[in-house]
Amino acid sequence: MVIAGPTASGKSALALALAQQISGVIVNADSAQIYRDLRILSAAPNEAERALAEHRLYGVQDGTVPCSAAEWAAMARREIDDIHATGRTPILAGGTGLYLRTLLDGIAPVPAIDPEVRTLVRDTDTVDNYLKLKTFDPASTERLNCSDTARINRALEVILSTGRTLGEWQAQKQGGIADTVELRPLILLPPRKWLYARCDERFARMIDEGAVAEVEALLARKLNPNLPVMRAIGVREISDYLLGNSSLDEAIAAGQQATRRYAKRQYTWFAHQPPADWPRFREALDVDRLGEALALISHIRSG
RNA sequence: GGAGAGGUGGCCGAGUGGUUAAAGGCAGCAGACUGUAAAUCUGCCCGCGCAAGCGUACGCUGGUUCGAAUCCAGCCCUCUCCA
Repeated sequence: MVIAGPTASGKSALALALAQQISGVIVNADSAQIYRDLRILSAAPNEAERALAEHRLYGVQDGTVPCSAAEWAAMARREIDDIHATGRTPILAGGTGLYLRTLLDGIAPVPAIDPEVRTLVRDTDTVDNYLKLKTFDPASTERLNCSDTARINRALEVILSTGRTLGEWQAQKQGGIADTVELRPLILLPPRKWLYARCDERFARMIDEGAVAEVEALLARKLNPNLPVMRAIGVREISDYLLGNSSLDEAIAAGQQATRRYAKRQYTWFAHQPPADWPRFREALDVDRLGEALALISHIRSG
């Protein structure tokens, strides 16, 4: 089973309800909830929630080690196999579309990038990287916008490290499990107004639950600011407050704003990227309507 | 009551006679997405229209001018300072 949707759309409550109903095991499909440093800021399930159903891949990684889509997919495959082996049902819940896609459809089998190449590329200005990419992999530069830092870096590190272009690698995809499992997906696409209100509430709640202390602890580790944990929503905003560059109210407002923008990006992804036949639940998923959404899951592809 | 400063598109904020439907930012809307994806990037954004275009717009009312957000007059409002 897969439950996906934007942040604050009610995925975890739904996953929990479903897990209890069918005694399933919830598997995290969110790139930030993987890190144990971000329990509060990533809205990972707390003790009470974890007591209600088994959860996997939450807080399993240290912030110093960046995860990737393929690494997550490999971990998720193992968990899914393991859960199946015990006769139970895995319930993937999360909002990282690329992770889910990688797990289900597979991904190009690009080998690990030479760390030196990676460092070199990431320490170089995007304009220079773009020009360099133009000589080694002109096809990519045609496809990419010249200011698309992340993708330019990726394309460049792949050609420099592996000797083949990203396009060549991407001609093949490996590791997808979509064909080997019986999938029952549900995408949550709630009304924008409701979603944004929940984003605001959610960030305010995080502050009440100790998000400031969590960021304080994170800052104390003095990690590389480019690590995923340091770029999670709220880290920068709360850091600004801790460093005296903003008031707490300003930090909260900024965090809420960032949450809303993120939710919009996810909404766009889940509205268009997954297969058209995946059911979409477009209502506000209030607690008393969980059943309505669950019904949507079991009615489809019930083999 | 006196002295200053100012009123610009949802907000902030440039702009001091034409090339200005009016920079830029924010918010909003839409979209892309193959290994750090809670990342990265793109488009739209006064109204109507597919478009050419038309119509409204820079507090209000008049005026100067071929032409005004920009100059002048009066009025209204806001802020700071002095009483």
